[in-house]
Amino acid sequence: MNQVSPPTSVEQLMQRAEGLAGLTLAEIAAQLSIKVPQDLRRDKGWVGQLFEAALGAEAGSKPEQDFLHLGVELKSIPLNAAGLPLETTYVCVAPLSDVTGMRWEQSLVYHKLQRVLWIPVEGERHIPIGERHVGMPILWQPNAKQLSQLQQDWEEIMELISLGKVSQITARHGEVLQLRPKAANSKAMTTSIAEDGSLQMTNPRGFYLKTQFTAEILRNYFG
DNA sequence: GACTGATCATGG
DNA sequence: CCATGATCAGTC
Repeated sequence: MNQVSPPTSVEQLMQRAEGLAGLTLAEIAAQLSIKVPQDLRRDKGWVGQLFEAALGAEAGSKPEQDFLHLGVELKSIPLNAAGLPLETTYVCVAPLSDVTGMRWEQSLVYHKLQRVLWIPVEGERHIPIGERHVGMPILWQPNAKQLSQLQQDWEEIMELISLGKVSQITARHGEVLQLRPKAANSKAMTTSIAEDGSLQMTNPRGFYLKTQFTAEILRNYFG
């Protein structure tokens, strides 16, 4: 497959991203000699990985921004015909133990969302994967209000975790940020804080951005 | 139709 | 197991 070198500047990254706009996923995949799956049931991260390859993101699963040297995180965002997000957006795993003294400014959520390159893509299931079109990219930085909403939700959720109430947290907690299972399946287990302060085993969780929040981000750019 | 809990693939 | 990339799919 054709290798794309890491972008050396944000401007170069944006030019590459803008070059994808209007193309179909099949066209992008062909340039990289990547095979297009029939559906995403067994390839849920395929679109995101295609964009990583097309833009020169480093492969790997480090808990960092995709373009660490540029301070940019890459996210694909599936939209319906009305231009609204079809799915929540995964941000990162949530720490469920060793959370004492953790502050918002040092959290993984804060760092990953410092600057995000959103790439919209048609996501309705009736459209074959290869025929889905890519939209214009958005380089987003949270404004003061968004930052405050994120911090408030993060602090509320982290407090519940620190109090050993992780099992009581549902996706309804949080206005813009939610905590949900993030694992291979419901049998996966990790260590979390119990109500008596000891440690217990729980299903791993991740932070996700709610669709209304990402819809607002898109609206601020596209009207 | 939206939402929440569950799930799939891959690499270290 | 953990972390990346996310979407699936049953229920509300």
